[in-house]
Amino acid sequence: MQSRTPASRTGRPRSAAADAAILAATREALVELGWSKLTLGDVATRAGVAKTTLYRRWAGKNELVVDAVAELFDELELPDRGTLAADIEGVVLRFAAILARPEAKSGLMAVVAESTRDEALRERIRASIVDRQKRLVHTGRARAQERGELPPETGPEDAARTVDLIFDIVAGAVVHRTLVSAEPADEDWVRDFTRVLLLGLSGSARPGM
Amino acid sequence: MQSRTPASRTGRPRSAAADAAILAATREALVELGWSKLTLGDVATRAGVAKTTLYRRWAGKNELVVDAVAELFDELELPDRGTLAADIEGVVLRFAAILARPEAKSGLMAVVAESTRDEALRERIRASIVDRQKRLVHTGRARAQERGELPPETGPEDAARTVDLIFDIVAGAVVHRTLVSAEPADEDWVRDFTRVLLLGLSGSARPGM
Amino acid sequence: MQSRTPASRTGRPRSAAADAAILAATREALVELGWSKLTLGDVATRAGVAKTTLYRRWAGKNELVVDAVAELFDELELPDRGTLAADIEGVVLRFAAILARPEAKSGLMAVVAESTRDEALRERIRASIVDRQKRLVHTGRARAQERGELPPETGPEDAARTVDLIFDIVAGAVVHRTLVSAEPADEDWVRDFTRVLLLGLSGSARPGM
Amino acid sequence: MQSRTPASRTGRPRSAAADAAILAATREALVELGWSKLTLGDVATRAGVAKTTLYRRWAGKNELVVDAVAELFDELELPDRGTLAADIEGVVLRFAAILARPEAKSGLMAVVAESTRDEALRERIRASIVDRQKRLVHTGRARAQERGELPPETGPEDAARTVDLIFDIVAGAVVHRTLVSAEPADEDWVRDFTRVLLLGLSGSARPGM
DNA sequence: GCCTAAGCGAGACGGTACGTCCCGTCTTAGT
DNA sequence: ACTAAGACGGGACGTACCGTCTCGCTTAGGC
Repeated sequence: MQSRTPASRTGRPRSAAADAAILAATREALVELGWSKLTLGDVATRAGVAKTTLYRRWAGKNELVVDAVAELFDELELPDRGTLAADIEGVVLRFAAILARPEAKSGLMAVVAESTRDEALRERIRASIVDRQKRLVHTGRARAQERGELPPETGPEDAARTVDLIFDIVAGAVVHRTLVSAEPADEDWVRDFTRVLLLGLSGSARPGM
Repeated sequence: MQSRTPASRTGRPRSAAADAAILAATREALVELGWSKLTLGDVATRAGVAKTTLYRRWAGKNELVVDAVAELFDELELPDRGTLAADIEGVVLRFAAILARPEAKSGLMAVVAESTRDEALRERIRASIVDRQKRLVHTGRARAQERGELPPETGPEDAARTVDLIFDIVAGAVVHRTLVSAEPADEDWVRDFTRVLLLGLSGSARPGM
Repeated sequence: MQSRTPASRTGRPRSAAADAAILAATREALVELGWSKLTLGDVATRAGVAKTTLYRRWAGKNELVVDAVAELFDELELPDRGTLAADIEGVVLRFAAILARPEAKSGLMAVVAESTRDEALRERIRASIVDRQKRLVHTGRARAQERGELPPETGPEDAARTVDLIFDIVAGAVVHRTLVSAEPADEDWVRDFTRVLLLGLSGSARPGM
Repeated sequence: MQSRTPASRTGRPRSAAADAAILAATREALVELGWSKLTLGDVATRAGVAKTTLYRRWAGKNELVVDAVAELFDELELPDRGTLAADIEGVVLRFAAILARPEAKSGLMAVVAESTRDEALRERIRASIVDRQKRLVHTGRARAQERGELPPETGPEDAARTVDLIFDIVAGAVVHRTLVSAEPADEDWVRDFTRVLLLGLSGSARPGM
């Protein structure tokens, strides 16, 4: 995910173990130090690796942390609890649980902040994290449409637009609740939130929404 | 806003002009350099002020940027456009417009990220930015209740809970749209978003919600 | 000694007590901190005086320390022990004793070092310290001539030249012994030194020397 | 001379050129600015070296200047002019000439002053400067004894004591003449001084002195 | 099995910013 | 006019990391 160099034929190959060690060390350092006090020299030391090895594989702190955090979200799944409401509550709770971990909190918002001035970084975040998780919304919608809880697709454009809106609302609300309001996104809150969201979506005048 | 020292009786008083110059210089530097390349030495130079003067008033970059960004949001107002939907669309658009400014983009998420490991900073953000703007939600609800668009209060606890939820949804969605999705929160998006939000709130089983 | 301002007629007169307090505080700070860590702000605090008061009277650290150290040497006297040798041993021991005090050690060499690039400071040192103590050599020579231990003067020029040479030898040797060799200029050493000095002077081919 | 670290096996070795450049830059800065206005940042810049490189090798200004000045004295030699008197005059003149150079004047007394409160610095001065030059006294005495101008050694203890005394007298007198009296230690002065010194030594009651 | 090119650890390198300390000046109010 | 208090613009400090470089050593693949 991180190494873009096309892997030359000759010479000593890069150690695969180093990659994993570095990413793990990065998360460990995020937990202990937070984003701003995390230094690449320290990560290298924790990983038992020279700084040069680290720089050979990642361009800098931003890219490294994106990759380290992205792995956290790969464990997200959409549970099948029988109803759309329950499915949403389930996945939102899991999302909130990941976001409550200090390595996610510390790292994620920081790279998003950095990405406001770095198009390539923004793209990397989108590719590694955002778009990878949008599958959850797609799956959820499809499953709900099968169950008849949501009307079928009206067109690819509208669908994409709606998915994006939902994603912004869901991810945004959980992030805001967790990081800004600094209150736990617990079962009660998720139930309230899901009620508003589903109600807002189901009765929409816009078809398919 | 920044200086908590009780202003001693004796000695040369602190220059009021310096405060304004420093905050303006901070926003200027945020625009030009972004959060991570902003340095306090540079801000001091831009403000025509010594570094010591800056450090005498703010504990560090985080606190300074919170204050500098907070001023941006003070211009937010709730327009009276006749209906709740129109009011919300108006204020969300204005909020989005502020958030689209580079000094807000660059600075806001960064201090939120920092605040995940700094309780005092989180409190400062809440006091200077979040709670100050929650008045908009209160005003909007009151106005809508006068108009009969929303049922009257059922109790102070429920009301606070609902305000918080609304704030998390609104602020979260706009921020996510703007910074993570990196798409403009323009009139079309705001209209879609407002429809979902109002629908979700109006028909709620929870009274007053 | 320190204040050169001609004392204007009108307004509140300067506190005389402040001068003494400042010089005493300077010596105290020299003992505790040494020259390089002595700061004028600290001296002012120790003296219970504002920084402005201090700067109104002395141009800077150098001048202040010269005055503070000069007072130490004013207690030097030439004892009358009956013979030139005994007189010299006596005064050299007293000189060594003063130089052994930390406030003298720390301060004196430092201002001498500074004076290598500051003509006015060199002049101040000469006036406040060196020339004031040269009287001891003159007195000793005169006394020895009365006793017939040294031949009478041959001329003012030669005399001055000889006094200067003696002063350089005596002061130089004691300072070097104390500060560079960092050995005590005790009775044994002074006896050896005096023997060499007197022998060198008494039998000189140059008359009067 | 400055670096005591035993030179680790691994990693990039320290640049030898940097050492020389730094010491030369230090002397240059001493000439232009003098001790008190010399800054390590400026020295680093002049040497075309980063501040960290400088701090990696020297603990601070004091140690750096000792090394920079010590090199000046390494060129000192004892000329063989046939007689003890002429030898002494020759070496004292050369010593005076070095001491007259602004980089020596500025630096030497300052580090001596600092050394009054810093045992390690005093030791460094002794090792780098004083003891290295004491060889001149030893050589001179040996040569004079060969010639029969001085009686042979009586014992190692007495010899050391005498060498120390001579060194304190010679170095002290020249330094005092140059820095405190601020008069040149020229041929006339050196002739007078040497006469007194030799006379004082030759006829001593203490054998070997 | 040997060659060789890349990878590796270590750590020095030129730099930048940090946050602190002190400088010497100034602006208050109070004596 | 003096004082104490303390903020001011400024400069250097010594430290921490940055990202690059230069070492000598390791290691696997292609010959």
